[in-house]
Amino acid sequence: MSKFKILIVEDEPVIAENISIYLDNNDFEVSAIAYDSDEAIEQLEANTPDAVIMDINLESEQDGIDIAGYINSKIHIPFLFLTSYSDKHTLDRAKAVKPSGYIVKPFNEKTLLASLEIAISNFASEDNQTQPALDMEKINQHLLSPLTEREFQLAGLVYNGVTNSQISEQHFISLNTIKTHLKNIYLKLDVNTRYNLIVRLRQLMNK
Amino acid sequence: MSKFKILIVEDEPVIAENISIYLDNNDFEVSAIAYDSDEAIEQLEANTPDAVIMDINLESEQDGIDIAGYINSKIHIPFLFLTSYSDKHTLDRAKAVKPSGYIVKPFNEKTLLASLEIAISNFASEDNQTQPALDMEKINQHLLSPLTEREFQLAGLVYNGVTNSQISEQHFISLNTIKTHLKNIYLKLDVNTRYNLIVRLRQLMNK
DNA sequence: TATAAAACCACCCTTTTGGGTGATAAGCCG
DNA sequence: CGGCTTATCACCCAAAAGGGTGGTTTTATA
Repeated sequence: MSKFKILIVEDEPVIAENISIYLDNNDFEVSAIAYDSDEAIEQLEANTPDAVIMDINLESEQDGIDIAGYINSKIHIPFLFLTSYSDKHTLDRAKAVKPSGYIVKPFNEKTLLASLEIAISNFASEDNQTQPALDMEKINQHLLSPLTEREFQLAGLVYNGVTNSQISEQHFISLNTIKTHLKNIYLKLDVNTRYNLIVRLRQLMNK
Repeated sequence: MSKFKILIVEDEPVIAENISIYLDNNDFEVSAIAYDSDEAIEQLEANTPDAVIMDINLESEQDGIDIAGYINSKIHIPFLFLTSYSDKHTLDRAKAVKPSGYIVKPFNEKTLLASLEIAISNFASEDNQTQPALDMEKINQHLLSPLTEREFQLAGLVYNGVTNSQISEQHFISLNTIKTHLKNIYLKLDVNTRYNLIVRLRQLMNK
């Protein structure tokens, strides 16, 4: 299997280099590093990567969220935000463009790899026609009490094998919150372990 | 959904009655109780149940294992053995007829329910064409080091949501043994949790 | 029959999950 | 406005699963 090509968008050369080297050493291929949004868009047009990691805060007038908007409207690939702590307004803007994940600085390198892998595989499985993605309507048809959007989202992550701590890191919510959601999901689906949740979802999707 | 019909084959009326009452109170329907093998076969011919629970040791000349032989050759339903501790020879004979599970006396009632449910659902999923059962050849194609038969069997149980303690009760092997097998399976499949094992098996079956 | 592979089991310790309870904040709606 | 739902989080405890190590017995087979 060939390596996944990753575009890095990061205005701080030291950080960009570090990430690049780390990815190259771990079965990814860094297709390019863009230091501002113009370069990023050039790269996206020239050579579509399999995923993009981008800093939210760039020096240029356009930031990572703007680039995300471009990606969403023009191409079909997953992207993750690389970010230090931000104000609520920025976070809200970031959420609105539906990133596949967030990586919060300072991050450890394993987190980076895991987030990337999860983002790419989830994104791929959403598209994959032979392996039908979870369908919230279809699932809810069979339930007395339907799943909420958030619950469905978390159920989907569990369905794809993501652990609670990975969910926590990717989505900025605490382990406790995830556990609370899962308890509610388990009630609605009538299961009591995460692997039985997976099995049940598989069953419901095959009905 | 209508209830699953269960045939009980047990020569001890007190035990048979207890099981019957408990199943009736828990979303199963006891279609009949047979006190010997002749009655059992009559019932099987008259009114096919969804599953059979039968004592291995019956007073009559034919025992539960003989009935199992009849089931295997004539009809297509899952059956479980109800048994107290037996000699090795009997156990070997029992294993040879491929029961869907064993319930060891004294058993607690929840064990009984769980075993039944698992037996029926696994049996159903083996047949189910829309939801392809696991295929050992297909799985092993993708592995450097193939699963053994036993490992594949355990992987299948995990795939269907069965817990370690349920496996232990159904198959007469210790929790430690199961854990050892699972460790080896995880190595071969390159995962480290049972839910990631499920996800991986799903992926491999969809390739 | 020697040898290797497979199946079985135990102990220890850590990590992850699950279950119960209670609480707060935001948004919706009659 | 007041109640309802949803999403968020905390704390506690118990159960289950995972990782490491080392061992014995069975079975297949060269």
